[in-house]
Amino acid sequence: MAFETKKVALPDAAGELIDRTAYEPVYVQLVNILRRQVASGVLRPGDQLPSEAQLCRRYSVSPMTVRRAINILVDQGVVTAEQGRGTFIRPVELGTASFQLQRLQDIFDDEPHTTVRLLQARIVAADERTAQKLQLAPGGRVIYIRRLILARAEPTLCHVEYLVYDPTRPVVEAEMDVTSLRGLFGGTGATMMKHGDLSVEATLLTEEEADWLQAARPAAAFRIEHLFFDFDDRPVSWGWFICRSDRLRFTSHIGVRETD
Amino acid sequence: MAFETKKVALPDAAGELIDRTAYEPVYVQLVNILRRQVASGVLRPGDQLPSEAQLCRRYSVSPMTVRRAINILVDQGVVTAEQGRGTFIRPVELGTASFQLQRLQDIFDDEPHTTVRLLQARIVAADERTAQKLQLAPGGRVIYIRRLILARAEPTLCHVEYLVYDPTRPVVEAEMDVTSLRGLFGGTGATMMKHGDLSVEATLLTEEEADWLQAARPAAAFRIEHLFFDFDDRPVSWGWFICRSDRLRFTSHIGVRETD
DNA sequence: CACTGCAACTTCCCTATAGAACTATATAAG
DNA sequence: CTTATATAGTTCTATAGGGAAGTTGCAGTG
Repeated sequence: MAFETKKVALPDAAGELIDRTAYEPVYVQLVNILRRQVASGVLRPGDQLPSEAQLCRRYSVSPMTVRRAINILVDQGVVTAEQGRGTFIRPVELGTASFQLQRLQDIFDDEPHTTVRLLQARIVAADERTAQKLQLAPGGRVIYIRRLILARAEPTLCHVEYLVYDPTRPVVEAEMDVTSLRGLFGGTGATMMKHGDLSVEATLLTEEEADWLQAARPAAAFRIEHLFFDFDDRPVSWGWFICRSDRLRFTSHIGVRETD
Repeated sequence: MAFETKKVALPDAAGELIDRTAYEPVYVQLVNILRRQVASGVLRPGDQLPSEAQLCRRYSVSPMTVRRAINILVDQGVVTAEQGRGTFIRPVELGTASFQLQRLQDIFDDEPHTTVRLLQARIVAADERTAQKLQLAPGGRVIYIRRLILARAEPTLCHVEYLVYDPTRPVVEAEMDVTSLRGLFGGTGATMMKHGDLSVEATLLTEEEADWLQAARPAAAFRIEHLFFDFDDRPVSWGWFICRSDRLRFTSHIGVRETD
C-alpha cells in the first residue's frame, strides 16, 4: 500500500516505456508519451523538455527517432525548439484556434440524407460585381444557379452561384449536375479546380432566404463566400452559401489533448 | 531562340536543382520545388510523384532527406502516400479550409491602437446556465464582467465573461486587470489556462450591443463563445465575444500556393 | 571590474544503411 | 481458367554517426 501511494504521487517519475512489440511505431509512442505529460499537467507552459540526448537514454531510442518525435510536436504546436537553448512547452494561445469547413463538406458527402433542390438556373448577363469577380467583360454571360440543400429533410443551406459560361470548359458540364452538387464539392474532391478563396461573415437573412430556410425573421446566418479558379488560374465560380447558424456550428479546441 | 522555346515548353523538365550553399535547408528546398510543381499545374491531382529512390537520384540527396520532405507535404495536405503503391497529389477539398482566430488575437496584441473600456464588473449569483457551464452549485458566486474593445478608436468587440469567484485561484487576479485584457488573451499567451473550447455562431445584436457597437439595427454579428479550464481541468471562465462582421472577417484559402 | 576566449551543452542538418511491410505484376502449377 | 508463388517496386521504420550553428557559463586575462 505504501507503494501504491508512491505511484500516485509520482505518476510519471515511474515513467512509461517504449513497447517494442506494439503496432504503434516508436516515434509515435514517444510523441504520445510527451503529449500525455503536457495534457496531464506534468509539463507546463514554459517548462523545458529533457534534451534530446537525455530522451535517447531515457527511452533507449536513437537520436533520429527522438528528433522525429520532437519535430512532430513542433508542428503540432505543442512545443517550440530554440537552437542552442532547448525545447520548451508552448503556452496556449487564443489565436491558434482553427475552424474547419469539414462539417459543411460532411453535408454534401452524406449522400443518402442530403438532397438538393434546384430553385433557379439560367443564363444571364453578369452585373458589375459579378463581372469583376469572374474577370469578365461587362455584360459577359454567366450561369446563375440557386439551390436549396436539405439535410435529413431539414432545409439547411441556400446556395447562390455564378459560373462563367464557356462551353469549351469541362467544368461547366460537371457543375451542371445540379441535383447532386458533387461537381465542385462532393465525394473525393474537386478535381477541376486548382485553388479557391473563402470567407465567412455574419449576415441578415433576406425575406426570400428566410422563407426557404423556414426561419423566423429577422434572423442571423452565416454567409460563406467562395471564389474558385481552374488550372489556368482563371475564375470559374463565384457565389455564397447562406446557412442558419443553428444548423451548422463551428467549434474548436485549444490546448493539448492526449490524442490528437 | 530555339532553346528559349524549348525551355518554355518544358519548364520543369529542365528542372531545378538543390543549392547546397543556400541558407535554406535541403529538405525545405525540396518541399518548395515540389510545391511549385503542384502550384504551377505541372503536377495535378491524382498524379503520382516520382518514387523516393528516383527523387534521391534526381536531386542527389539521401533517402532520409527525401522522406522528410515528403512527410511535410503529407501533413500539409498536398499529397497522400500509400504504402506499396506510391505518393499522389491530393485533390482540393472544400472541407480542408480552416479559419484562424489569429485576427482576433491580433487586436489584443496591437497594444497601442487597442483600448478596453470596462462597462460592468460585479459579483453576482450564477444563474442556471452559468452554474452549469462553470460546474458550480446553483447560486454560486461568479464575477460578471462586460467590456467594450476599441480597435483604433472604433468600437469592435463586446465581451461578456463569467469568472468563478474563488480568491484562492491566482487566475482571478490576473484576469481582473480588466483594462488590458492581457490576463487571458494577450501577449505571450495565457499561461494560466490549460485548455479551452470555442464555438462561433451568427446572431442578432441586442439593442444594447447595437448601441455600444454603433450599428444600425437589426444587425447580424459573430458570437464567439469560450469556456476555459485551469490546470486541474476545472472551468474558470465562460463568456462570449460579440463582433460586427465587417470589423473582423475570417478568410481562408484552399489549394496549393507556392509558399505556405 | 570588464572583457575575452574557451568548453560544454543544446538543437539542427544530412548522410548512409538495413530491414519490414505492403502492392502490383508476372510466372508457374494445378 | 484459376490459383498459388515469386519478384520487383513502393513506402515506412529505425539505427549510427558526423558535423554545423547557436547559447550559456566559467575561467583567465587585461
